[in-house]
Amino acid sequence: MAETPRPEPRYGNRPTMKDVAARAGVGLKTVSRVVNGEPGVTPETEGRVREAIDALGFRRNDSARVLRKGRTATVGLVLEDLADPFYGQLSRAVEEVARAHGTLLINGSSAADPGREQELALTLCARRVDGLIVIPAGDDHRYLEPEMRAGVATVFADRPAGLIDADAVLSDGFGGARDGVAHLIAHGHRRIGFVGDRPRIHTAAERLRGYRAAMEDAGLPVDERWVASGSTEPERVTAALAAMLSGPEPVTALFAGNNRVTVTAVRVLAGRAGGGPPVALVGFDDVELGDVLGVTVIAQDPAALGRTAAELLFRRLDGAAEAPRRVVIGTRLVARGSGEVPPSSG
Amino acid sequence: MAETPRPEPRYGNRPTMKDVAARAGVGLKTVSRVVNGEPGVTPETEGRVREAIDALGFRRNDSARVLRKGRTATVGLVLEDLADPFYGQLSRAVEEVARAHGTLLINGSSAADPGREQELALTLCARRVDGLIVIPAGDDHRYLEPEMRAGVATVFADRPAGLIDADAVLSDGFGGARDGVAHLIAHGHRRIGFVGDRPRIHTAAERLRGYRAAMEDAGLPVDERWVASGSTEPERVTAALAAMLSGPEPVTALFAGNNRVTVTAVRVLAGRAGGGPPVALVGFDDVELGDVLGVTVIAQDPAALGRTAAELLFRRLDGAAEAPRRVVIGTRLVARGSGEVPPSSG
DNA sequence: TAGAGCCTCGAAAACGTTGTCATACCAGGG
DNA sequence: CCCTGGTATGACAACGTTTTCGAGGCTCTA
Repeated sequence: MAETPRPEPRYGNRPTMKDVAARAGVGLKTVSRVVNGEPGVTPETEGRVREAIDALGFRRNDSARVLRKGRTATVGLVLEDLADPFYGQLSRAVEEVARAHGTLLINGSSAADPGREQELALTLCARRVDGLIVIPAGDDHRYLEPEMRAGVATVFADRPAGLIDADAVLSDGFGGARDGVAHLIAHGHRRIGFVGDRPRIHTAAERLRGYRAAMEDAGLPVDERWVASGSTEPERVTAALAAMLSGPEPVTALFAGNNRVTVTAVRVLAGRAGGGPPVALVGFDDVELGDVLGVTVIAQDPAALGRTAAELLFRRLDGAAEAPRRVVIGTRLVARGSGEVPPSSG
Repeated sequence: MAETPRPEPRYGNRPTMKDVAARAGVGLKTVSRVVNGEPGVTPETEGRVREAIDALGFRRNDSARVLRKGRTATVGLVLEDLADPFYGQLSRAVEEVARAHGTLLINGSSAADPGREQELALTLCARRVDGLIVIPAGDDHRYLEPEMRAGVATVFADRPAGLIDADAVLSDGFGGARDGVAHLIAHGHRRIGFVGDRPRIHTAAERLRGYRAAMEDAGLPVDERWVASGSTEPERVTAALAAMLSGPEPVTALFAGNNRVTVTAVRVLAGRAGGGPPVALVGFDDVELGDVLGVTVIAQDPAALGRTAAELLFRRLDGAAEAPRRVVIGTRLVARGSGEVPPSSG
């Protein structure tokens, strides 16, 4: 008995163009022409082909197409964490631009781990994405140089690339933080705390720099006990805030270096409601319901960041060959109350 | 003169296994064996191959691999809007499970448009994703039947499939809404408003059903002017709330059918601060900073939803062939104040 | 009527990988 | 010395498309 050796159904045994061609009684290439809307097919022939396509439930295998054409119509986006609304909005904006270019988007979360960032980026390159947008977790991107030379268009977003020269789209962290702190100073504060992320992270360093610049511009000294930069886990931030807010000369105002810190700060300040004088707060990056809570923030525009990065990427893909460019997206101070509280004591 | 006809650099002219083989002086298949860690290669030969790989900067072309192997190690996720934190968390959970299975995830946002949902899902199928998780925007998914028959594992999440029999992972909208409304009733309310999404949306309908069940369980009548189900755009919701909260017999409590409505309701209620008696509020689905705002909610667990859907998907991919299953994920009432306000007048 | 030119169409190569199978080689046993 | 059996290796087909190129049929003009 000719026992069939279980022919391992690829793709679940889908019909191919060859099958369609056989059924329609035409050549393979004719099917290809119909599927791709290429000219040079009689309406009558086209009809037969379409009929066969419908009958068999044929759908073109884009994997094979990609292999032949050399372009995948796919771009990759490596970010920190899709569950963070900031990145969610950014990703969505990239997706929209990609869609307008007939391109799919693969997202990957690095979880702020440089190793995972690299693994992800290289995996995407192995898939031969046409382009890559990277929100750096690490600070050495030389591993991408061979890929970029090999033709993978690459744009960095939110933070610049490390140790290589590449396109980058950034928020104005320095200017934003400076404006925010100046706002607090204008409302009479002189002892202002800063809580931000590890200064190895470019954005965090820029914001800290903005804080110091604003203080210096106003001729105010900075007591290093007012500055906390490290992990932004709630516990650490809470501890840091507790330290700044106690002692004989507590800070009267806070500048929060990112939205996670802002959220924690809001919680801490709300929690001590009865237990202390009001403390002013300005946060970098907006938070949901910030308007209801009355939190004054330096608003970034994650969608603009994503859109701009994607547009730059597609310009590169369309052949633009200028030198790497750095684009800075402005921030906006949104006053909602928490930043306009006057200092509670001299 | 033999003018070179501009040889159109594919993938930017990357080296292939053939190039590596040539340089190492071995056969093509041997390179393949080394790259894939297959046995049967002398350490000495392997050394030569690795050297060539490094020298040329070779990286395997996964597109070609996919074509040959028939599996893409990619799954697709069609959701409504990645910028919505609910879907962001869900997507992230799916990504983690996929990662554990060595699989990449392609997200696509349907923007709640059934046409776009279909377009996206079919595009993903053309890419030959191994599996698909769909958060329905439309209510007819027969278009996916050929794909599923052809072997694309498919799981629906958050809402069930329309007109086909398929796996689904859902939140307990009925039970959650019933509990939330019962909570308001337990605090003395008798005139309770419901604001939710269009009842064509399964989740919205379930929640409305839960509202009615709770009212009926308590023997309370429902005045249809208390029920608003339609678009959840802020303007519409604001208008609906204004109507319910005015008149001789305004509602004393509100049940918000989803997080967008909750946010709008919080804004509206905060906005009328001085202008009316306090109104109790329970929202379906948590919102960021809900704890600080003191909003009582029926919390869903988007991460559990995503994780469960992904796990079910991979079980299918591993060959599980049971009948389609429906999994329900429980909800949790989180009391934070807004739902415990007593009625302001008889 | 012949030649030119256009249009429709299909055969065959190519894309870069993996699977199948044959070959060459070596050691060991008879 | 031959045969057996295992190991290392490579030649070649296959995956499902797109690309290239040429064949045939038609119309038009001279």
